[in-house]
Amino acid sequence: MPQNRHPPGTAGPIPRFAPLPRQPAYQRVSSVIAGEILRRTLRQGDPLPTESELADQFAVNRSTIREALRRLESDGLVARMNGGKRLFVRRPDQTETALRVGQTLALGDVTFAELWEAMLAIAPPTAALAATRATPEQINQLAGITAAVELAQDAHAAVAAVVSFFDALATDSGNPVLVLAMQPVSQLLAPSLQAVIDKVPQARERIVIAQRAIVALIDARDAVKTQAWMERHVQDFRRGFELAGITLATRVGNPLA
Amino acid sequence: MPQNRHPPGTAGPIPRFAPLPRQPAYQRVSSVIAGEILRRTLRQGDPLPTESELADQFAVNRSTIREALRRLESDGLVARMNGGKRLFVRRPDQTETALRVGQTLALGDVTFAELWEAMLAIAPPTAALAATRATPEQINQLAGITAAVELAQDAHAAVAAVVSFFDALATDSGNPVLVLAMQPVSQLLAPSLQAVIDKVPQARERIVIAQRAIVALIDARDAVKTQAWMERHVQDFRRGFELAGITLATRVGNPLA
DNA sequence: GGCGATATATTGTCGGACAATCCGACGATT
DNA sequence: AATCGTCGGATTGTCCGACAATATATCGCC
Repeated sequence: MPQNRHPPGTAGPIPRFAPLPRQPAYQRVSSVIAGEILRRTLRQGDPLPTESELADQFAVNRSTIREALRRLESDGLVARMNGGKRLFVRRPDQTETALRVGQTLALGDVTFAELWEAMLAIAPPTAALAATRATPEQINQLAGITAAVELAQDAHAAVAAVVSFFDALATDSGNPVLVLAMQPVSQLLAPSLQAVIDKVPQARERIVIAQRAIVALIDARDAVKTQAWMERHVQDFRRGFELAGITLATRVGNPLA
Repeated sequence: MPQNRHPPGTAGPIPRFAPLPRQPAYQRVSSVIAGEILRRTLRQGDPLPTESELADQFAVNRSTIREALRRLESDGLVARMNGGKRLFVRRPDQTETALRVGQTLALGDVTFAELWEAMLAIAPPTAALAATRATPEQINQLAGITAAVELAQDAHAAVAAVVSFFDALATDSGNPVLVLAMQPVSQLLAPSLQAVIDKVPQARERIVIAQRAIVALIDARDAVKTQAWMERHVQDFRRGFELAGITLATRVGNPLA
């Protein structure tokens, strides 16, 4: 048995020579089209040529084209209109990528402790930025979300509101990179948060108080205090986890399930 | 022309009813297989049945199976061994997702200012965590990377080393979430960093000094000072950008190009 | 012009075919 | 015994042609 083979993703012995790239046609086709989309030669909303046209242009069979298209489809670079037939060029947005990231994290057996830690690292500076940049409308929206947390009928709705608070905060920071960093974390944290709210009676009240304080500080444009309060707030989550008896080493489940 | 149609990705009017999901076979096939992989019925490293076997089992044509496979391939859920022919089950790792994230960020026209800002938010707490957790070997590695920055022949190699410093730091934080947050940022920052090193003579020296200081503080297990130094370090980057005449509003290019 | 019926184009799926090449086994050689 | 060459079967990559379903365009009609 040849022993230089190893499943991809597992580290193997140092390769002396790179395998020479003999890509199949469907890969080259999809690469070319993806390139055109990325460098905007094909623009968002443009209809893709039909499969037959593509087959003619690339001088390959339609089956080969179709395999390439599945790949682009899966990358989110092309998609269909509502119930349409033809494919259109598309550019994946942050929310979608955030979902992907969350999925990967879940697959990688991330623990709640790690998620919480990341939240503790990212949320405070993000809140600080939001304090310097949020528009009055955005601040109003944050207040509205806080009210939604307070008034939500069930724990599920409350948790959804809390998650959207963090997402809105990231958006208000005006930094798409931070949005992309925060969204998956808050999404994945949601189930454990729900457990906390279910089991710890005063949890929701504490969250509302913290959010109100944070919104007030953002409204006052006090970045430093906003950051400090947010840090305390996230620290508080940890206490909530402990009170709810959630083991921090628990691995988050698959968000799709 | 029907006006309820809109390119996917752009918000349209609120859909009254979800279109009933009459998915094509290749989608259902890939969904089923993906599900098995996610819920671990198919495990990492398992060989996938051959295309013909799958075609028999799902009672569809081999072409249909192949389209489903392209999709899974693109999702990173299956891949080939080194130069092999058959497909094996795989679970996408962080580095790969990080690339994807970076790509999305680049697509979304993120500016250097935003990247830098995210770096400023994330790197310091990450470094602080690394200070509490890095093993002696990891600290040695950080020192080695710093030496590589100093001794690198050309700017390109130096930049690669700097990027790997940040990545290693994220790894040493022991938190995969932070790795996923840092990697795309440092990757995308690389080209502008290269410009800085090219145009500002003392830039590399300053980076080396900062890295040495940070490594020393990590070695001393001083999380607070590590965080402070890292913050200064990232601030310094901004000054480098300005000295190099890089407009911070510049949009990062495509990382693939 | 707007509208419905019809014709056309396009996709989804099938069956079969064949070359290239990877895999495993079987000997031959040192 | 371990390595190497050879060979046959299995598997993938690609092609061709076909057809049903249906989205899209055309045309005639009010």
